[in-house]
Amino acid sequence: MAGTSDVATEKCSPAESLGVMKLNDHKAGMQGLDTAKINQIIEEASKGSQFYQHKQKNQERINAKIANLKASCAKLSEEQKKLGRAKMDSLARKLELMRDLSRTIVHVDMDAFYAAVEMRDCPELKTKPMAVGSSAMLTTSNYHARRFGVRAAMPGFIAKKLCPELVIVPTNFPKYTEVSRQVQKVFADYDPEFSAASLDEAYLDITDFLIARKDAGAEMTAAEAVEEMRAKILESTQLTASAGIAPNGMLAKVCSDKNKPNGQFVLENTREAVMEFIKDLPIRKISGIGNVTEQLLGSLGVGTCRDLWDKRELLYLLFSESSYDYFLRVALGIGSFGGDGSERERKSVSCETTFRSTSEHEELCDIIRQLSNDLAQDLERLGLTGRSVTLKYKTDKFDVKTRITQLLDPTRDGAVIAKAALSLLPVGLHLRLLGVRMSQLTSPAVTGNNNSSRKQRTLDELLLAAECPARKKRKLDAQVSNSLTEPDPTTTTPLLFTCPVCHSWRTSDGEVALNSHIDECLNQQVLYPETTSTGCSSSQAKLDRYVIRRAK
DNA sequence: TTGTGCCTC
DNA sequence: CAACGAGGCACAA
Repeated sequence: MAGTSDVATEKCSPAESLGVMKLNDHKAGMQGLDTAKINQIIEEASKGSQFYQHKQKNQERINAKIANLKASCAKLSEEQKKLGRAKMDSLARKLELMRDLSRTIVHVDMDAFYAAVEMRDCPELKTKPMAVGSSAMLTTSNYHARRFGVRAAMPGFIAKKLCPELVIVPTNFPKYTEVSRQVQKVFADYDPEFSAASLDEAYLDITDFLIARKDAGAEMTAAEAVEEMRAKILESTQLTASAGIAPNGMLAKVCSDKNKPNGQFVLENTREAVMEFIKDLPIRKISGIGNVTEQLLGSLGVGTCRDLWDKRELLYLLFSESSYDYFLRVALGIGSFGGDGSERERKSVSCETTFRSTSEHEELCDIIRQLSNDLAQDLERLGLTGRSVTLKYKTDKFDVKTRITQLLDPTRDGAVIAKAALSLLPVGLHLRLLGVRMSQLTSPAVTGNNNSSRKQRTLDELLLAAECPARKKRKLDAQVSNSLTEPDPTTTTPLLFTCPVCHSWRTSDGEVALNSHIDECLNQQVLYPETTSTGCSSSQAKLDRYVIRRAK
């Protein structure tokens, strides 16, 4: 919700690079507005500012990229295209084999969450256009405000020009966190392992819940279950939620937007239903395709998922492996990972702050020291130390740079972090933002050899157990999958596992050998697809991981 | 490894 | 007057 996604920069001719600031109006509650008038006001308020100039420069870079892409495209021979199409068709067959229609995934999204909470707690606001945030930036707006073009990721002072009577309420994170906890309690009734994507959004797999109901003689449809869940959320929080029900997270997310607010949408678990749904879907609706990707693909004539399929040979020939793999998954309506909110290990911790632009060295040093102390506290709270310190800074022209340095030993000492970060600070620049990040994280609480990933994971589990059982479980799952490619050095017994395709037992004789074995199996499966129908869902999961590794 | 860019909420 | 903050991943050199 609190989107930072840049205001949609719709296609604009290179000649007049105006329109860089255009309103992003393809979200819920924004249909049928006088966008011309709104855009004019936004343009007016932005023109000439450093931010605006930065946006323009950025758009020019994108335009150059597009020109490049088009040039490469024009050079392609028919021969190459034919080959590219064949490659993609082969990949598509593999993906098709892994298509899993056995699960019922739900994406739940609270409606205008922060704004809804504030309206609930202050009824006078209900009839007024209001937004949560500050004059510098809004995180959410209510539906009344959206009629004026006021939306998340818009600076409050511009929103005021669009809607002078707009009430701006400051954010109250502790409150939203508390409400979020209540909502998540309801989620847990339907999937104890649900995965929270943010305070107001989560992915649930209700397959087992539905089976349990049926076994108990109280069968209900997915739609009924989700209606009930949303009613429970309303009851316990007085807030409405929208939901999407689909065979995978990627599609469920799109579906939850369909009948927003206070609605839901079911996509049947059949290939036909999925392909019909995906056909005319604008690619921008898919999580992971943002402003830039939309423009790049748009320049190739790709606007919908069907276009993605029709032009698949171009994707293969012009983009990286992980990109065309992802695009093909989208074109086929097959979920990918990460986009479905699966839990991941934390890789970094950071603090940053924006301030009135200055070039005063001592002032900047003070800010870095402050940030370093804040970061040290966060690390302390999380029970982590780290070995890499990154300094991030943004100039008054909005250019962002990062510099990184390695420490000799992992630390969470604020003074040590500050010293490292200060050494990265360039002199004589006008800056408006500074940030300090710690990465290469390790857990220091293990005495002695603190680099053992085995011990680290164990400790993470202990820490996680305190906060959320579902997360703990997911971590353990991740650990199991890791053992597939990273044999635990502390054990001497060789690991055994079954090939997800042929189900034969294999020893862990290395990732390469394993992958080539699976490749062989898959190729055979493509020739004899009928043999795959027996594959159970757990082998599906392993296959998914296999593809992740290959894509990398 | 270092640094940038894109993307998400 | 005035355009966030935190985090992950891909990619290139």
